[in-house]
Amino acid sequence: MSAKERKEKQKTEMREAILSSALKLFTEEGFENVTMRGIADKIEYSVGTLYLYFKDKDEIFFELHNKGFSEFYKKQLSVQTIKDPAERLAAHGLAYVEFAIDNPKYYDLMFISSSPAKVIKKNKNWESGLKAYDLLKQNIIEVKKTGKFKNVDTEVAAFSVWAFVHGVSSLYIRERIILFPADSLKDIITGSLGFLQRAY
Amino acid sequence: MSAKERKEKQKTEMREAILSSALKLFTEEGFENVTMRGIADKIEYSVGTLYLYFKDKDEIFFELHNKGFSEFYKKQLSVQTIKDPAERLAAHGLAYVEFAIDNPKYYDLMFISSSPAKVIKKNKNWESGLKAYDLLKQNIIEVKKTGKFKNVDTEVAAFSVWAFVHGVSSLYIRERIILFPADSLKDIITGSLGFLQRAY
Amino acid sequence: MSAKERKEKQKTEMREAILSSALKLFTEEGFENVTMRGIADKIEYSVGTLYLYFKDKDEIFFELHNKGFSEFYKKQLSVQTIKDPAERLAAHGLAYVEFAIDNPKYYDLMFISSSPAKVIKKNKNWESGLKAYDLLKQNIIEVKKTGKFKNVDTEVAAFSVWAFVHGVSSLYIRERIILFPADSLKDIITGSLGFLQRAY
Amino acid sequence: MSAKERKEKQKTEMREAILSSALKLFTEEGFENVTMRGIADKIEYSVGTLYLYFKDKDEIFFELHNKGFSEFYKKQLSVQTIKDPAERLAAHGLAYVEFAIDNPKYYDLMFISSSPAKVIKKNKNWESGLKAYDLLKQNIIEVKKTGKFKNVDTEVAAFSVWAFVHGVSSLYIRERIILFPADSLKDIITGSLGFLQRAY
DNA sequence: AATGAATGAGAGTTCATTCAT
DNA sequence: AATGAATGAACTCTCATTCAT
Repeated sequence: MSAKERKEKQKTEMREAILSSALKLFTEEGFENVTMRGIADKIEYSVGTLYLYFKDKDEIFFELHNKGFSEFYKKQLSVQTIKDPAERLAAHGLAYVEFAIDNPKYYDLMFISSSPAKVIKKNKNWESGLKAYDLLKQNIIEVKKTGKFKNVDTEVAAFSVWAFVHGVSSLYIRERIILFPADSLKDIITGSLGFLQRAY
Repeated sequence: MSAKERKEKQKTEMREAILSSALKLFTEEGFENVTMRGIADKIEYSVGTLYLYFKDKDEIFFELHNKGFSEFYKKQLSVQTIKDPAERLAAHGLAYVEFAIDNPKYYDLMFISSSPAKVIKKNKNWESGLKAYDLLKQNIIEVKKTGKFKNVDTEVAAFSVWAFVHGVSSLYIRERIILFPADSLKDIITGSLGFLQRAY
Repeated sequence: MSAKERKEKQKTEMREAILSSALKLFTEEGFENVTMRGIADKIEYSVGTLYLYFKDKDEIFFELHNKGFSEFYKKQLSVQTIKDPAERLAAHGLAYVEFAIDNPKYYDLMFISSSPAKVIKKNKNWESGLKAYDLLKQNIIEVKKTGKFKNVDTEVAAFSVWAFVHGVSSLYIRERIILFPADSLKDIITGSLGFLQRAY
Repeated sequence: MSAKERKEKQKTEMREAILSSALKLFTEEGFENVTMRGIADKIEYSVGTLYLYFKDKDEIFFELHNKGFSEFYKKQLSVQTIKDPAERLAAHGLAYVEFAIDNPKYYDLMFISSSPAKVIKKNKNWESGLKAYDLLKQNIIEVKKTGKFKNVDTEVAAFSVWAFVHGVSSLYIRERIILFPADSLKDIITGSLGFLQRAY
């Protein structure tokens, strides 16, 4: 590895460290309650250092948002290879919830917490969200062609599925401790996805 | 009305005015972005006055939280008079979503936004939440007695229903503009509740 | 004096105290080297208090600029009542220098120090400056009508007079300690104004 | 050229580059608004490099001050070869203004802007200034010997001349855009110097 | 010789809260 | 009961300077 590459790598690692520290704090305390000093302390660097890697606090948040949506869309795409429409739709919902379970902090940041005003403005990330929603609708249309989902409006079905997986994910992320013993949670989630399928 | 009562009434009215002003701001801007001055300006009183009615900013939030949960539980109870279990369960879910639609700011405050740390600590409100959840489970058990919900675990069914109505409510409150034309929204929500019932 | 008036007066006095403290510091240290804390310390108040009376640091500077120019123009106008053109012109020059001597900090702020960028932008004060310059040109034209200032272009004469009084004022404000014993300074300045008149 | 000389030359060139970059920025933005990074960026070197050539930011400023005064005094001396006292005095004034016109940034730095505190303390440059002033007084004394300047105190005359040329220079540097069309400016300055001579 | 990552000190500004009136 | 002047602590962000490489 050349000296240049090593430097590049170090730079990337530092950015990752900052982002990771920030992600934890943002979801634990909320954007407004996180201080640059707090982020810096966590990685044992001085505040000024953060500004060598990110323009400002918003940019840190924005970058996390970006990464989250990028991963999210990738995950959604991954099930599109499944041939059978009904199976594919089920996998779609599962993938959604899995993303939330595997990346609870990202999910929180992206879909639950409200974002700082500046970030919302320049945010192109919802495009990923909308594209994912279109994917879902396509899948439902194809399921309908197979004779299932009789008498159900496509728009309604899509909204229902989305609402359901979003509800499951949100409850998992925010309320889990209160409502369920942690070990039975995954079973319950799997069960609930099955429950939804009874509606097909 | 005695002088004492009049005073009492005035005091209550002032508290209501403050709470109403605060509720609007909290849900529009988020707890951390609301200033005591902002709340005071809105009701055209001075900042100091707020402290005559509430100990601090957290207490204002806490009180709103309380009121929200109290209303919420009342709404949930209101459907318990329905005799038929299946009907009652459907009404239960509808009541949940209706509460969110009728009190979007409260719902946001109670179930979506994260609360300031101090409030969470002294918060007994989740008891209302748990009691409501127990109500739901009871209803499901009774539905099962009628032969429906075969092969579905009670816990799973309760979680599923809860997740669904929470998902619908959250999407209604946070994403409506993006995903749907406002006028078709209510139809979609009604439709989606029907959709869930197909799973019975 | 009513309670309201007393309050009004107190408010004004506080503003004056802040402005006076700031004026001193601005001309001693330069705008950029003055801190809000420095201004506050000088009047033995906390920093936050300054923001109750002025929007920000720029506004303090701007206000001083305003006051200075307003006083300056008033002083210039005061000699216009003199009938004899030559006498009036001499008085005009003297008034200029007197303003600088009586208000050295203001003069420095207005005509020597560079202003913070933001203030320059919204600054209408130069209009006062231009109006004063026009006054000077008028006076010169009238002197010429009396037969003096033969063969001198009006524009040149005006510029010369202005340059001279500005030079005298600047030297008085910035270099006095170095070049002259303080007690003979006024004589020298008076003498120099007489010297200029030899050019009539 | 030996290796040592080459090194020496390179070192000098680098210092010159830094000084030139700094001079431009100082007079455009003011000392406090110039950052070491700004200076470094302009010559496309890193910040650290500046510290290989100058102890700190103040030293850069100090060096520019030095250079300016050295040039200034040289220019003043250049007219001393003129034999006729009156002519020499006129040339003296012209040389002063020419220096300002040819080196407006230096003139600003030396005679208008206030210097950072540290620089003022260790500043020996005013000696050059005083020597130049002595030169002026000598010239006036000699003019007086020729019969001109009757009834004028030497001190007063010297101050007057100095004030005038300083005033002209300052206006040229700071106010030109506002008060005059740029193309007629030089004529006006020349004219004003002639105007002063009428006082002889 | 040159770099640029890192820092400490300090800037302007905001705000919940207190308290004398 | 109501005020609003005052504060102290905290915030984000900047920058001259240092130093290991």
